[in-house]
Amino acid sequence: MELPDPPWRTGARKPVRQPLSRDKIVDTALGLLEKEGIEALSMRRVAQALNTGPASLYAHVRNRDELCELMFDRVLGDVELPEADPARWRDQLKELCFGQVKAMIAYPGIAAVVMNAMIPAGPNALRHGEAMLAILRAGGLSESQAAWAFDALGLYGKAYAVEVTSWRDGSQEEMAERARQMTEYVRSLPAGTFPNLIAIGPLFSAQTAHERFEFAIDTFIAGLDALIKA
Amino acid sequence: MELPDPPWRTGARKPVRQPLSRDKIVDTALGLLEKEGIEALSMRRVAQALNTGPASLYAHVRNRDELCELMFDRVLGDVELPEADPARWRDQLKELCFGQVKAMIAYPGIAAVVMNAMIPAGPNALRHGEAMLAILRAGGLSESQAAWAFDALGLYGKAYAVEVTSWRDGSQEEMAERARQMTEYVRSLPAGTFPNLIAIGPLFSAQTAHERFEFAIDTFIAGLDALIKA
DNA sequence: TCGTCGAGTCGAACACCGTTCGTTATGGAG
DNA sequence: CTCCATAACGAACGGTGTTCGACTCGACGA
Repeated sequence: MELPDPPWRTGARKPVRQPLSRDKIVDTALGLLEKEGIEALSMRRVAQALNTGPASLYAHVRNRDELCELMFDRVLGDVELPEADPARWRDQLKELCFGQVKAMIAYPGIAAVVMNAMIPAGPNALRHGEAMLAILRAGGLSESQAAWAFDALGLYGKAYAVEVTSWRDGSQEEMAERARQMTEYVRSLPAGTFPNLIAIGPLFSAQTAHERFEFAIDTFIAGLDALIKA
Repeated sequence: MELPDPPWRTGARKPVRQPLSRDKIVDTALGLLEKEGIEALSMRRVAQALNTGPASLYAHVRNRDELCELMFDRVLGDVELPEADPARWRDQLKELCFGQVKAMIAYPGIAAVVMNAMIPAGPNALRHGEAMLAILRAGGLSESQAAWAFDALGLYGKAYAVEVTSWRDGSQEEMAERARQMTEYVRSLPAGTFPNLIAIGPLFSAQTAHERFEFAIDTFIAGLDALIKA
């Protein structure tokens, strides 16, 4: 006959320590970001998802910023990098920009987080830098021109990803409401106060996002072209 | 002969409640931002600077985000807006972009904060929007072209302001160290791994910031030009 | 085999955050 | 003078990133 467990026995031993790893942490954090957005990206939430405490993460990542950088670099790894071809530099540049932005958009908030980070310096970030510079150089830009173009495209791409992501996520209703109020307000002013804003207001929506991005990249490439031909 | 105050006397009465106002809060917050940067921009710090508690701020601003928006709009008020002139649209556009960025740079962190905000909709933001659109339209762009150009320039300007600000503030040593490590790392790799990164690495510094910005704006304007002539 | 060491895991606690709730104070209107 | 609405305020809530110190575990050397 089995006796019931005596009360001084504390029950099942705590399960064996779960070994963590940097990859595991990054994976988990990216999963959270993808599913729940930037608000879910706290050390506690990540740790919780890994069935541990936030302090455990610090054995593998220096701090939250480093976690974000690692995540960003992982995200960049999803992008295919073209081999620079002088005959196709325009398309390749465009392709690369589109790829970067697409990858960022897949993870709401990553662009915003990385915007404030240090120079991206992970392996994939370096590859991206090299690939873009190679394309720009293949197109005939000087070293400094390529460097500045690289900087501008990177900045704009991230900013655009931030914008698109904010149009898309949970605050969409809020943004629509703000847009509506703005329209109302602007229209309520004396005629002729903001005629251009009134005219273009309806053009801005999540549906025109890609068009905006493409326009910007095409325009910039046209400008680089003019530079090369001068 | 004056007697010392007896211990049951509690000293000076608590000063009369200080009336706050939205302007006062915004002024104080901007002062903090200018002097100490984004880390100082908490409701508690602002309230402290006003000799009150954070709860008092909520009678005047809805939340921290609204405070940031109000601050941004104030900052935009520092910029002179040109009256669109078709003969000078290029210079005017440049001038406006420069003005916006200059204003943002004066307040470390404002660009980053506003990057994540809703559509800027304060009075000055609206004036800016109208002014830029008017210039773009004066240059001969269609409505949608002007709208997209406006969007791109706004995004890039903010992103650039974030970049410049981060090169400038307290984390400068950190960034220099990161750049140094990167250079070291990249050079340590087999020759030919990242030749372009190695070549352009030394070009990036706080000293070349304005050049980068000017290049980007000039290039974009050249692209718009090509569009108009087509 | 045993003991030591270094690295990883973990809980508690620190210092901070934005915001809400309920109370108090104040000024203006009747 | 009284009442009411609004602003100011303290306490507290629920959260954040991070550190500190204790504990665990596996590898290595004696």
